[in-house]
Amino acid sequence: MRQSKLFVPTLKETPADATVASHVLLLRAGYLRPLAAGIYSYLPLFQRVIRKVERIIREEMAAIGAQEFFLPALHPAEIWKESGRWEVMGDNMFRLKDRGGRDMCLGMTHEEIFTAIARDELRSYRQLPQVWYQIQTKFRDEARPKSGVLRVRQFTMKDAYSFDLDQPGLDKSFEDERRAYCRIFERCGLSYVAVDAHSGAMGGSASTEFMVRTDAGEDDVVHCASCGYAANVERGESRGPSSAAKGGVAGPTKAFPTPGVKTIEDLARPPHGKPPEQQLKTLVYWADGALVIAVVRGDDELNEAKLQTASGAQVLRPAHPEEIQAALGARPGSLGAVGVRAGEQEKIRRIFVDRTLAGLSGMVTGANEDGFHLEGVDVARDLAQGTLADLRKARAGERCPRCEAGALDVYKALEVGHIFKLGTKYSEALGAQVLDAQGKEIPIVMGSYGIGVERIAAAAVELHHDADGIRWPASIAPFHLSLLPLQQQDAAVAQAAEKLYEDLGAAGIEALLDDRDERPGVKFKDADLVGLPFRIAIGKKSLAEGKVEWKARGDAQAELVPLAEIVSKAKQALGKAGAFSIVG
RNA sequence: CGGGGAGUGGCUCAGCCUGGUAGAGCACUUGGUUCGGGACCAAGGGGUCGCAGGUUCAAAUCCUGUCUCCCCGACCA
Repeated sequence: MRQSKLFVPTLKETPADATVASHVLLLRAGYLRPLAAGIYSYLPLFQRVIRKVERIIREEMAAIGAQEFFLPALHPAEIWKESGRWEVMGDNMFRLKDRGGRDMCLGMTHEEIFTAIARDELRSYRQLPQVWYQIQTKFRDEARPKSGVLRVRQFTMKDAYSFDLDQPGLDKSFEDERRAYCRIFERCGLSYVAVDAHSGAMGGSASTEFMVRTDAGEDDVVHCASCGYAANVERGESRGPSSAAKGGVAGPTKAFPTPGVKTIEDLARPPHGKPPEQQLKTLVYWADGALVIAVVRGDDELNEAKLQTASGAQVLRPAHPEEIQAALGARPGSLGAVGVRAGEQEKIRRIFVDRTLAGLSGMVTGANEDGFHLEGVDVARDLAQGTLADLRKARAGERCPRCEAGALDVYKALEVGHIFKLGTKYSEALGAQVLDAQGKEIPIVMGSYGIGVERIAAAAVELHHDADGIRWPASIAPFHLSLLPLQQQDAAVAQAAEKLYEDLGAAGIEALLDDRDERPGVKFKDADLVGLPFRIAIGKKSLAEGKVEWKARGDAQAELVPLAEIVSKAKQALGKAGAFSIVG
């Protein structure tokens, strides 16, 4: 491609409202332009990157026998109502009505649609397993789009679905997919970690997320360097707080006045002086229409995902102050679970107590009367109606739940892929069944596997860039190398560049020929910004000696290479860098 | 949804407090000189100051409302 014909609107200055590296650089280097919050136009360079990522994905999907579909983005409400997710998805779903007033939505994911096809078409166990996928635009009305293309409202996803007869079949499909994901991320130049994850609104029994470590990410990963244990903090466990709980003196519970005390910190200060480790934090949640209580230690944070798992709730949110007041008779700040009855007929459905609290006594908690707290609380005695569960958020420095030695590290990461063992949740909801070998009708066992295409590209930029611009992995760079005639007006230079451009093309190398009549400095700057993995510069001085300059994007020094050898050198370097497709 | 910030030429921003006919740098056009790390000189083109009301002789500037964007949080396969 000739740069004079390619639309690459580079920016000298950093756009004011971009903060993360990938956002800044993709805008500056002429890959992206915003249309609205979380909605971007992909300019020619970005489109090429996306195509390359998709190609790698297609190759790896083909390698595990997956078949590509293309499904509608516009869905009728009925199918989402069948699975129950018309409600579950809430405000995150873009909804609209057609001219006849029928409810429609834009697809956020495609379990329902693929499952409907399976239901309508799959009849026999002989047709299984099937692995179906598509690469489609997804729509999610994110509450807060941010960080350029990292969190958006319209994006491209590869989503695959497996249909198996039984659990062992699903296990195999899941493992195939997991390995394909590893190859995809490796080929795209991403270092990543596969972690245990929370399944959230997807449901299902197990899920693994693929995370790229970067401060631009929005998830926290709990990781043990000793044994490799890794989990999303939503799921992450630990052997408990590093500071021991400070139980007070055992004895009967006793109320004491605490006027004005609203927080754990208030109660820790004089005149009360109850350290957070000795306090019980009581939180009330609304879970599928009922209220539940979660109790964690005063210095711990409740992990909502864990509460969701423990309670089995589909929809979970903090209860409103009015709801809390009506149920417990006090406002947040003076809440406690002691003496609260739980059950189907009660105002509180269930009480969950973090398992690290088991056996503690002499604790302090709210008295369910504004301005009063209780001391001398014995968890086993006074919270016996509660269910012990892992509820607390694991923290850095705590001991690894899996190995004896390790201490946990917590870091920011970006989710680039997520694979789920769905089981029969969707096949049962939508009635997707087949006859097994005994002629019995059984629900299909499903898995679902997603990859964010733009996120792969953006993650690559987050991981590979410097002060001058992007440093694309060769496999997904929009072109293989920049070809820079430094003096476009010099006939010898221009001709040599043209000849080399043709030779490179004939060798299967994608060169971006900067044939613009620009000064060398401009070409160097733009080339660094755009970030192709290699650069060939043709200057008149070295050309007179029959040489051109070769440089990898990250190298400090260029190397002079005889013109006759440059094509084979380029081919070799690109091959080594993984620029060429396996099947290509 | 809560908190904070910002909307002035394509981009980055000044002007607003203290109202008086809209500016700079970059980018763009033309001519000239340049030509190995975002050149220089000269001459140009381009802006309903987000939008709608209001106050005033007069509003980018003051007031009210509203929209949009960004950041933090809540939320989120």
